[in-house]
This record gives sequence, C-alpha cells and structure tokens, in this order.
Amino acid sequence: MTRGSFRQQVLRVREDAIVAAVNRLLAEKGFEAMTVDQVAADVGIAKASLYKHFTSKEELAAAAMVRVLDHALAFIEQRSTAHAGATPLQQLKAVTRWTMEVQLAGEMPSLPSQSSSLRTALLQHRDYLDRVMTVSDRLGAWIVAAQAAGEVTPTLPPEAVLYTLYARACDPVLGFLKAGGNYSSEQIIDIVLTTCFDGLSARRLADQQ
Amino acid sequence: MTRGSFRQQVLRVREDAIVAAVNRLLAEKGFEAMTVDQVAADVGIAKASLYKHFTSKEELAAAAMVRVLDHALAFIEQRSTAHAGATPLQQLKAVTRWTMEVQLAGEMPSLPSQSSSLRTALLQHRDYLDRVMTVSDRLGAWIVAAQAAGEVTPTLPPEAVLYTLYARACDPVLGFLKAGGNYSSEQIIDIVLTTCFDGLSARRLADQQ
DNA sequence: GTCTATATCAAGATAGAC
DNA sequence: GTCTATCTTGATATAGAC
Repeated sequence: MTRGSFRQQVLRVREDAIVAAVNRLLAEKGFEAMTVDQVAADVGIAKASLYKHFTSKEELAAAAMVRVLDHALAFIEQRSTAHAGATPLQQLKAVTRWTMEVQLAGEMPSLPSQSSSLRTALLQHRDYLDRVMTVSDRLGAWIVAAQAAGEVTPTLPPEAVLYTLYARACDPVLGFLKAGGNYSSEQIIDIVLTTCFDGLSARRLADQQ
Repeated sequence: MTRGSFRQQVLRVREDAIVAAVNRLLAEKGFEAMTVDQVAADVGIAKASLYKHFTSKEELAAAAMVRVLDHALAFIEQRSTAHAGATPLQQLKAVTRWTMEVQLAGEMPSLPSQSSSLRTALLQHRDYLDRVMTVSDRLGAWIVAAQAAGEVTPTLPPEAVLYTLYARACDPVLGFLKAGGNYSSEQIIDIVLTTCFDGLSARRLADQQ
C-alpha cells in the first residue's frame, strides 16, 4: 500500500479537512452563498494557502462532490455484497434513504441545478463525471432489474426514475418538514420515502409492501 | 372601477413589464445569477430608473413571486368554479400540472430554498406572505378533503403533502428530462405527475385510476 | 421618472516575503 | 506551503442633472 511520504500524508490530511469544510458549507448555504474566505476561516488557514491546493472555487466544489459520490459508491458496494439477497427495489430504497440521511445530517452539498459557472466547470471535470457515470450505471442496473421484476412501474423511462432518485438527495421537502419541527428525522425520512415510492394517492392494503 | 389617472396607468404597465422580465430571468437563471443590469437591459430602461420603482433586488424578486402566486390563485379559483364537480384529488393534480406547465414554459421563478438575503426579505414581505398563506389554505382544504375521501394516503401529514406539491413547481427532474431531449413537454409532465401521485413502485391495475 | 456617471463593497484570485 | 497585503472585477445601489 503506497501512501507516500510523511509530508505527503500531512498534505492529504489537510486537503481532507478542506474538502470536509467545503462539503459542510455547501450543504449549509449552497455554492453561491459559500465564500472562499469562509472556507479558509473554517479550516483555519489563509485564503492564499487554499489556492495552493485548489485552483478555484469551482474546484473546491467539485472535490466535495467527488467526495460525496465516493461515499455513495461505497454504500452501493456495501449493499451489493452485504445485502446481496435484497430485491432491486429494496436496494433503491436503501440508497435513497441513505441520501436523505446525509442531507438531514447537513452533509449533502447542494449545487445550483441551473446554468452557472459551476455547471460548466463540472462538465469538464473528469473525476466528477467519472463518479456520476459510475453511480448512475449502478443505480440504472437496479432500476432496470426492478422494472423487469415488476417492482417498479415498467412504463416509466429508467432515466426518469434515476433523475427522480437523484432529486431526492436535494429535496427541499426534508428541510421544510424539519423546519416545521413536528417530526423527527426518522419520521421525515419515512414520510418522504413513502411519497417517493408509493406516491400521494392512496394505495390499497394489498399493495403496501 | 378605479384605475387611476392615465399617468398612473402608464406606470403600472411599465412595472408590469419589469416584473415580467424579472420573472423570466428568475426562471432562467435563478436569483443569485440574475443581475439588476440584465433586468434593466431587458426592459429597455436605465438601471437607476428601476430603483425608482423597486427599492432593491429582493423587492424585484418578491414582486415576481407575488405575480406567479396571483396567477396560481386565479387558476385555483377557476378550477373551483368551472370544475366544481371534480374530486379534490383531481383538483390537486390539475394545479400540480399547471405549475409544471409554467415551469417548462420558462415562467416559474426559482428561488434558493436555502437561507440567503432573499429568504429573510421574503419573510418580512406582507404581500408575499399573504399570497403564500392564501394558496396554502386553498390547497390544504383540498388535501384534507382528498384524505377524508380516501383519495390521498390519510396517514401522510397534510403539510407533507403540501410541501411535496410545492416542490414540484421547482422540480429539477423536469429540466433534466427536457435536456435529455427524448420526450415532449406533455410526456414529461405526465411522467412526473405519475411519479408524484402514483410513486415509483409498481401498482396493480385495480389501483390505477 | 428618466438618464449618465459614480460610489461602494464584497469576493475571487494573486504577489511576494518567509 | 504558509502567511499578510493587495489587486481586480462585477454587481448593488445612489448622486445629481434634466
């Protein structure tokens, strides 16, 4: 296991701290509202030092996205092995639940879905695109399998299902319900998970699994 | 019908043009990315003139929100009278479909759901809060009625249903599917409406209305 | 109320010493 | 690589003439 010299390890740890701070700030305020000064202050180093590690604010955000996507991929891997017997639908629900837990924990970076400087930067970021495609492939396989098994509505385009699950990671409903203060995090997740997979319309008892 | 002097009507028309431009820019780029210079250029007046009508960028956004909420309220009123025979669930679906149509038409202003200068400004904006509460009351009545009639899952908190419907107005899935280019606007709306009310999990034939 | 011109400031990014 | 100090830009908001 090659982990470089001691000096490199120190740098690695520092960069991890930076990305963790970026991750939290992105989750709390979003990309536009987050300032590089805040990141530097949060890590406890000078702003100029930040720019020795990351060349731009967009690079910072991209690193945070790579981090969370790696975590997602690790979760997917773990489900694939430790819960190999689960149905595809159960796997999809598990991943969706995980993303909601991350969001409620204040650790899900939220990016503007609309066009901005960040969007164009991310579309040229190989590490980021690579992770997005990998995660999408894994989820896509579960989606197709779930539809083949009759667990997920087969008439829905798989990409629509994929986008819908991605959207749950930044669903504002979670924050609204949390702000309301009437429900615990677990209850909130159960509620949103139910609306996502079972819909708002009432189902008959026989259909509730 | 008191509509003021001719001079006041001219001003009114100009302000309508301003708000319409703000509305479109907010839908296209969001609040942070929209600049007051763009608004002024779009309307064809000087930036300083804008500030004679609206005292801040936040006021501009609030005016756009009031506008779209008034449109929503008009739609709700029209459904209540012209389609008085519809079930509550049908009414909720109709309103949700309308919000999606507005978004796909590029006329739904999108605001940051997270804390920002805008959020605090909106929470002190009487006209805006008034509209939000009115719309929420109307939708809330339909939600409760739909649950009582067994059309909407009765175990869901009504506020969760309300938030879920509000969230559809800014659902990024619509934009993703449109960017994919594989589906028409009508198909996209049908897809998202289905996932919203019927969920991702497969339903039995008897449950599909 | 409309304009041109300008004040003001926040924030991304960099210079240069150590 | 880290720091302090500075540059630069873009954007909100305003001054003041007409």
